[in-house]
Amino acid sequence: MTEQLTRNLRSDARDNRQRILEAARTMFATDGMDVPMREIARRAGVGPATLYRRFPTKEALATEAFAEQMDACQVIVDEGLADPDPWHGLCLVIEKLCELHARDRGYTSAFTAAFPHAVDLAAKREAALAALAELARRAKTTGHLRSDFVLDDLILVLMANGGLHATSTDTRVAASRRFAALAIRAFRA
Amino acid sequence: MTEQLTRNLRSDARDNRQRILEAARTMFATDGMDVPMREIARRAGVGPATLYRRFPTKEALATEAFAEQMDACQVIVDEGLADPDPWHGLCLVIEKLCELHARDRGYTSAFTAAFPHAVDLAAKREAALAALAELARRAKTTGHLRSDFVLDDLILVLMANGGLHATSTDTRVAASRRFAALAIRAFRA
DNA sequence: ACGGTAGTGGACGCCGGCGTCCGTTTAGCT
DNA sequence: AGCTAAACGGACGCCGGCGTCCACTACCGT
Repeated sequence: MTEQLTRNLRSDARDNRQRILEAARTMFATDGMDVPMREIARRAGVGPATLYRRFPTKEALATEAFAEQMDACQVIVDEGLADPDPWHGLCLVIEKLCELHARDRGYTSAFTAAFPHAVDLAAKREAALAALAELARRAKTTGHLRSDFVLDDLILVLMANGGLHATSTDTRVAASRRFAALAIRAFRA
Repeated sequence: MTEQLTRNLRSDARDNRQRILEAARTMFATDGMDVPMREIARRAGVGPATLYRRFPTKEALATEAFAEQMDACQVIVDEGLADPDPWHGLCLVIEKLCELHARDRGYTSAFTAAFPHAVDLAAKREAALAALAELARRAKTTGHLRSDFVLDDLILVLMANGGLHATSTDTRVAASRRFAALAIRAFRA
């Protein structure tokens, strides 16, 4: 569906649209979700009107901009699910998800609660969570994961991970790494 | 010093000042640090000018407003330090600090990083951290706390706890409670 | 090459927060 | 009660983000 809309655009328009998304991704990642729309437009080299025509609201822009992040998210969970050792897979998932969130400030808030009505995100989120639940179930059977573990605990950890502030991205991912290790310890049987 | 300034004010001025602080505390707690100054003034029943005269910057207001929260923080740590069982004391401290932060949105961000230059806060913060370090040292000797525990780990947890979002305060403290339990598990030897 | 149309972006008006000024009010002293 | 200086708050101008309109530009089909 998005494909069709994209194709029906004129070449320059499609180009601009791509530039806007690219700009939005980088700016959201580094400066969080509260960057002005005009700033994104400026970096993309287009006028505000163009930006607003393509993405009437910031939520629409964010939904598209984070689509690939959501996919990355799903890929991470799938990789964990493919791991022969479920507990090891789960640990990897936790570490990678934490790092992903630490690297992208905007994605964190978008994923957490910022845009509760972004249906695309919600759907993919549910899919990822379902896969996570399955992974946790398997990890429990090996005895490495605490039997009283609940999926909500992991969500809690991810949300908390989003609260890690730091001056630079590197500092933040470092903190996030330590935090993931802590969480894993808390989950181990 | 603050005392003298307070005393030298005219009675109505002192009264208004108190009302402003009271309003700021409640609004910061429920709505976070990004409430407009005018809104605080309105709730306090004073004009914007009065607010700005007493507290030229939002940081100044916050510093004063959270003074008692900082004290509460110190009291909590001291209570933990007074506990005959250091590990039990540490657990209580973690739980109480998490809950305190969950109940007061503004205090969380103020404590964490929002106002790095609030010297009063910084000083008290250092004092509280020193006491925490001592408590952790004792808890290690009893063997209940992991030997590789670092104070930074606890700071990390507190910062992460600040990232817990929720629609209502009650939901947030509930989440915070679960999170504290998780952290304690991660810290236990 | 050229006409029509999709596409563009500069410019505009609106809104809300900010910080300050000044005419008015009121506490507190005699 | 009267006076004075401290204190107040409504009103003002400024700024920055928002969303939209319209005259201009450039793509694409013939």
